[in-house]
Amino acid sequence: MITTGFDPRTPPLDEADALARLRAGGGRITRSRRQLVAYFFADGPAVTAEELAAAFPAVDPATIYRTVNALEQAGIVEHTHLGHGPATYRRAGGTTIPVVCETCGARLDLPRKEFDTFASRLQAAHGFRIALHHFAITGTCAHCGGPQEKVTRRRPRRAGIS
Amino acid sequence: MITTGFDPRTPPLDEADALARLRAGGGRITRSRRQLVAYFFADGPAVTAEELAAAFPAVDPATIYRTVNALEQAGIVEHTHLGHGPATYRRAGGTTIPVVCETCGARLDLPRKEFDTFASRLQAAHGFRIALHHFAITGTCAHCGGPQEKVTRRRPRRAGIS
DNA sequence: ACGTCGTTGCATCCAGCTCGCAACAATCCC
DNA sequence: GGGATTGTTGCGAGCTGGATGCAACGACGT
Repeated sequence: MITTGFDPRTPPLDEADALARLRAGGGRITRSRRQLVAYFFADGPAVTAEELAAAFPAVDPATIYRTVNALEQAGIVEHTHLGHGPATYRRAGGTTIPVVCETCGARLDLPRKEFDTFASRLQAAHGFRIALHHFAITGTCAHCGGPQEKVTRRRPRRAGIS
Repeated sequence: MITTGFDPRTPPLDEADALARLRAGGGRITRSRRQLVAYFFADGPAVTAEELAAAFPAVDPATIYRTVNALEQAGIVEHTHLGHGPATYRRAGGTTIPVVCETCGARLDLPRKEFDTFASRLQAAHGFRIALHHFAITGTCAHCGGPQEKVTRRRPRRAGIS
């Protein structure tokens, strides 16, 4: 068995599995939790807590935060930081690594396996097992990457990634 | 000339060079700036804005933030996010990449060149030029990395990296 | 020395998130 | 089914890291 070994805990197979996992940990299945789990298993793009709050206006924002934390501890979702903004959440066990352009904010999802040899080399050399999903890799995308294109960024209010 | 091309702008050679660079951009050399630049050229470990504020109690915290931003725009320092805590700043042009253990919070500095082949492969494949210094790579260090050691983290108040 | 204009200090505000607490409700046990 | 138990929710307040408006200050060109 060849595992590149990111997380020993395997992600849940489906919605019911995820809920069962919550229950197994002594948790309870409430309406909000069911809704959020369903949402993540719909496999849309990664969302911020704010977007979740907008999608479920009947659920209190604080509950959104507590619930995604619970889902994360249960290994159902994982969160990623895309620059300085809020964290984004998505279903755990994805096969891509988020990558963000510092200049235009474009987000790319690159196949996780492209990172694997790098990851295992690092583990062999230093015993360090990286969790690349957690922080998005930042850099400059092909489109923005002109040689001298280091724009004097005019400190956009909240837009830019830096 | 072989550059792995992280930042087209070369970091300043010494303190005087850094100050000259600030001046060249129309900036002024004030006492706070001189102090901070000297601090970064002393090549200590990366520091948070709060630590800088503690080191220079006579300088207003808001000024610390504005100054490190100015220094960063001038290419004199760069900042890194180590987990969810505050950003840490250090002199630009370092030869290491910060790496943080999610479990024990230990910080390692790995040689930048170990990331180079990975970086250039990514650039070749996707045209994406990564800026690894910006977000620390997270993961599990050799010490904490037992197979099933995924501790049920008890949400340490502010300590853990997650 | 003087005027210009970038910088500082102070106070205030903001985003993103967390927490305490009482009311609520999912599950357990009978 | 009918409680009792205990995890969860909503609400409000609070916290951390950081940004900003403004008047006073002071670095620099002349």
